[in-house]
Order: sequence, then C-alpha cells, then structure tokens
Amino acid sequence: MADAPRRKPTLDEVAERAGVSRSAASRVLNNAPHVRRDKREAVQRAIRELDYVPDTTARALATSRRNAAALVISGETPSIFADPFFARVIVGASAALEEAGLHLMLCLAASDRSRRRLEELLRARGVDGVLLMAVRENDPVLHIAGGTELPVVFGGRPVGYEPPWYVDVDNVGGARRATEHLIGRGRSRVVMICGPLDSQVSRARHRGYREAMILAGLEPLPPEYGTFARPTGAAAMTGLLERHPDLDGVFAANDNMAADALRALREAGRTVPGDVAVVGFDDLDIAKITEPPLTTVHQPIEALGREMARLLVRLVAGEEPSSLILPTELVTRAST
Amino acid sequence: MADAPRRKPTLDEVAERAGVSRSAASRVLNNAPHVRRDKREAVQRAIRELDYVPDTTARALATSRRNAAALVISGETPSIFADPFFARVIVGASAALEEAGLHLMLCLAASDRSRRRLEELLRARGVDGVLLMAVRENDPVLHIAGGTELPVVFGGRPVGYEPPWYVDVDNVGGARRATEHLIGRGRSRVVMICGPLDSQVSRARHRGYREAMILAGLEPLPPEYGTFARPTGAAAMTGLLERHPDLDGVFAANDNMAADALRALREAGRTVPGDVAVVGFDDLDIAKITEPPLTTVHQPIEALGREMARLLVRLVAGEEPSSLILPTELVTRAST
DNA sequence: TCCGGTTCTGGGAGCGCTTCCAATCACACC
DNA sequence: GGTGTGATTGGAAGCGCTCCCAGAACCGGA
Repeated sequence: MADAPRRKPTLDEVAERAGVSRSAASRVLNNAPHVRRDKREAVQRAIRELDYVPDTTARALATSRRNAAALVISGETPSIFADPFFARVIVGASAALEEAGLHLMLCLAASDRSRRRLEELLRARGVDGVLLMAVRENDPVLHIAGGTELPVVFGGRPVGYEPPWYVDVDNVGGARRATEHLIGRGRSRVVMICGPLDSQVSRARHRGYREAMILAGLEPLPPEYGTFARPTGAAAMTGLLERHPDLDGVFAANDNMAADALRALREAGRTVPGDVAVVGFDDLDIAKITEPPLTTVHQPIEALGREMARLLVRLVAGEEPSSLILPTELVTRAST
Repeated sequence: MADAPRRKPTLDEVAERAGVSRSAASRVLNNAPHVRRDKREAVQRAIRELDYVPDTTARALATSRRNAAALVISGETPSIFADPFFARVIVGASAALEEAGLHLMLCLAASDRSRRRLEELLRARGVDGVLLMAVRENDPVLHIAGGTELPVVFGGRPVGYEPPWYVDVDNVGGARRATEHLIGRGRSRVVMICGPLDSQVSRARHRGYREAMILAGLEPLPPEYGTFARPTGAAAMTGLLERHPDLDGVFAANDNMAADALRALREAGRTVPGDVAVVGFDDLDIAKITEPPLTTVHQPIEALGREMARLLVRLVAGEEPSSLILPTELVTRAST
C-alpha cells in the first residue's frame, strides 16, 4: 500500500511508472489488444502500486459515454413515489444497469423546476439514456422525452401516446383472469373499482374486466373510480354498495384500493368471501396482511425494472431491441 | 427556433456567432464579471439562437465538480429498500439537492458487487459527496465511507461508529414519550417489541422505553425482537403474550411490527385498546389503516432526507456545518 | 540477407469547458 | 498630452482520458 497520495494519480503517472506511453497504458486499462505481455503486466503493476482508478469524467468526455441512465418518475412525488411499486422497479432497474456498468440517476419529475432540470440533464448529455415511469396523459414530461435524441424506454404506456420503446405488464390479461376467477367462483354481480381515467393501467385493467364479463355473458357494470391511493378505495366501495346492494364480487384495480374495499365491506356488515369475493391487482405486501388475505394479480415488478434497463442498455449499444409485455399471474388467497 | 442541428453546438460556436472569444462566452455562461454589457447580450442571444446547453461532463472535468451526490442505501435491497421510509427520505433529499443544483445518483449497496461499484464511483470522483443510509454494525460500506476523501453524511448513526457528520431522528425521546403515553393511559405492564440489536435505531428506541419505565418507577421488561419487517411483529407479540399474559401495553419499535402485533393480539382474543394499548413508531401510512388506527411516533422523514442533503451541500461548499438531530412527535390514535 | 505482413508503440490531436495571465482599453485627473 | 487605475479581452494552458496514425519492431519465408 502506497502512503496516502495527496492527489489522485493520473494515467500519465501510471504510464511513466510502468515505463510506457500513456497510449499503451490506456490500452491496458481498456484491455485492448496491441500491448506486449511484459508491458501489460508492468502497467497493471503500476496501477496496483499507485492504487489508480481512472477518472469517470475524463473518460466520459473522451468517449462521450456517460455510463449513467436517468430513471425518471413523473407525477406528484409524495403520493406517487411512496408507492412501494417504484422501489421494486428501481431495485430491478438498478440491478440490470449495474450489470451493464451504468449508474442510476434518479429524477423525480414532479415540479416544473425538476422537469426543467431533467431537460437540461438530457440536453447537456448528463446521461446515456432514460427510463421513464408513471407518465400520464398529456404529461409535460412527454415533451421532454420527445425533445431528446437520447434513447427513452417507457415503463407502461401513457394514455394517448404510443412510446417507441416500452416495457409493460399484461394488465388486460391479468384483469381478465381476475374477473374470470370471480365468475368461476360463482359470482355474477361483479363490480369494479377502477383507477383514474387518465391512466393507461386503469384503462387496461378495466378493459380486461369488461372482456371477461362479456365473454361470460354477463353485463359489465359501470365502475366506481378511485385514485389508486389508500383512502379512495373505501369511498368507491361504499358507492358501489349503494348502487348495487346485491353485488357479490369486486375487482379492484390495485391492492391498496382492494384493501380499502375489504375494510368498507366489513364496516358495511358484509363478509368476505362469504357475501362478497374480492380480487386486487399488484400483489404487494399488503395483499398478504389484509383481513382476509387478498386474492390478487401478481405482476413482475422487479422484472419490469430489469427489462426496462436491459432494453435501454441495448438501445444505448446501438441495437434495435423491441418492446416487451410481461405476463401477470393470478394468486389465490382467502378473499375469494 | 433554429432547424434541428445535427450536432450539439459548443461554446466555441456560441462565441464565434457572438463575435467574442470563448473566454468571454464562458464568463457570460457563469455570469462572471468583466464582460461589457453589449457583448454579454450578444452572447446571450447566440446561446438562445443556437439553443446551446453547456456540456455537463466537460464542465465537470474542467472544474472538478460533478454536481451530483450519491445516495447510498445499504442493507439487503428487496426487504430494506421496499420500506416506504426510504422513498420519503429520497423525496426530501432530492428536493434539497435540486435546490443546490446537484443530481442524485442512487446506489443500492446490497451485494459485494454493488459495493465495489460504489467504491469505484467514489474513487473515480463520479460524485461530489455521499448520503449514506441504513448502515449497520460492521457494515462493509463503512469501510468504503472511511476510505474516501469525499464528504459523507450519514442518515442515522450505525452501532459502533460515530459518523463525522450525520442527521438523525430523536429516537430516544420519541420512544420515551411513547412509553410515557402508555403509562399515562394507566398501563403498567408495558412490554416492547424491539428491532434487531445491530441497529442503532432499535437500541435508541429501546433505551427510550427503558428510561420512561424507570422514570415512572416501573420495571422495564426484556423485549422480544423482530426484524422491523412485516411478518416478524406477530411472532414477537405471541412470545410476549406467553411470557407476560397480563401485559396491558405494547410499544413496538416500528409501525410494521405494531400492525403485526395488532393482528396477533386480535387473534389471541385481546381487544385494543381495551385489554392492551399499542403504540408504534414511524407514522407510516399503514398506521392510519390498521384496525384500530395506530398511535405512533411521527418522525420527519422527508426532513431527514432534506437536512442530510443540505448538510452535504454545505460540506461540498467547504463550510463546516454540524450534525443534526430532528425532533419526533407522538400522534395519538385509537390504539391507546 | 531481404521482404511483406503483422503486431507494437508513442506522439499528438482532440473531447468541451474553465481559468490564469498578459495585454489592451476606457476614462478621469493632473 | 501624459499617466494611473481598474475594467475588459482573448490566447493558451490545462482537466484526464481516448484513439487515430505513422513509424518501429518483429517474424517467418524466400
């Protein structure tokens, strides 16, 4: 171990110490060919002795690759981002980016100011590409995404915009299976608690519900709407109970609202699954601890992040990968 | 609007268009003095016309400031990071960093590989400083933090290590008030569900519990331990019920375990708060939706992130700020 | 020994910006 | 008209690395 160097060693010093040119040292660093074995080893020794680490920034400037991707989460931060969903997407994306040697810049694009900063980050070439989550209809972030020449991978598809590259989850199929499952349990007056209308996820899950109902020869009932957030499922459930006192099945567009619905049902004196069977969507941790535990549609959240990142990595590498829709799976628990 | 330029304009082009030297243009960019008014305006016009944005990387290389901070979350990612706690810290940190013009690199330092990457990021001067969260006793990440010359701000204080700079939450005080509250509600056989022993947070909360008990002339009972994670609170509660069938108050070291405890109590046929009063810690969303809603200790989570970031910003600026302990506050709900 | 073809090698020109510095200017005052 | 002060100005030297390229070194075969 060398004694603490005051200044970081540079590649020049490595080269000098190894008795080679900087070019040769650089070649060794990037293990490129055309370096004789003994020189290569000399350089490697020098690197070790000087405890040398190449400067990211200088490298980035010379190669014009930043080795970083921005993960942008649009929408109001406190409410949106606190959803553990994003944590898990980040875990997946982070792992996949790491494999490819990219760092992750997290950008919460909620305010105008943060969006402006994001735009600058992209225009200033601070990252090699963008992962974009939670984009809504007419989201101002779309303008930024459209304005950059950097590759952008969407997580999900916003309403009113077909992204060039995206990874999505099979919401329609999942919702269809959820509803079919309710019907299979003998329920015929199945209602839905839907998410906000400007969300593609909501719409897709609603579509799945309708498809299943129609396919079974039942009439899809108009849904009640929540915001996906915690307290809104209860109001929706109450509304549904008023409109359809005889309902016997509920498909909620996510677990949070389903958990609320369970509570509202209990408060209304209905038993679950005796009187009413309930299915959620997401398979978050909460689904396991509701009373009763929630039948729900599992979606591969980490995989979503992972595949987004992989797609981006391939785009950055100049390949032409194609978008992806990941499968969902029904998980049966005590609520049905 | 100029027609889409194939290549990003550089400062040289701006200077040329404005009819000044690159130095002058640079001065305008950084609004430094010593540029005559008309030239300054000419440069600004050129910037606008060319739609110029300075390249972050080149700037970083020249100034050796990266305008980025790493937010490192240690510990096993799936379980740890999914805790909404971190999401909120990130929101706070992100906002404060944004104010200071810094970007946020998120590093999940769970595996050896990710830690190695982190170490390289720091040594390669990929960031200006580090925010470090969820560090445990003998955490390998401590070695990395110690080995860098970059400023590091800790969130909380790990067991066995007093960080040079940290922002922490008043866990001892909060736990004391929680326990005093239980005692004030007439409970005298108050037990505690503790977190893992290698966590400073656990220890501090346990200490607060002990202090309050002793101060009230009661005997602190040996706690049962959980991991802070969801399913472990129930087992702990069951254990406590076996050891102290006559218990009438429970202080759980976090809301997750408190929620579990509520469930376990209900299953054991105890009423809350009739038979047993329960207090949690954190004031997460879950505290509002448990049955009954949970009295808990509110901690300013966003503020934690924000103050960590502010501390770091000042360190990066070469100031000598001092560490901080943020106050906590008891929130009374139906469980007591 | 000479030759064509490889494989090495290091010089040098960038990447796009900041910043030091010497030189120039502007202006007021004597 | 000369001089001094302080505000401008642009040239040039970096920041630390990559990569092109011309030339050197090496190799086996003729």
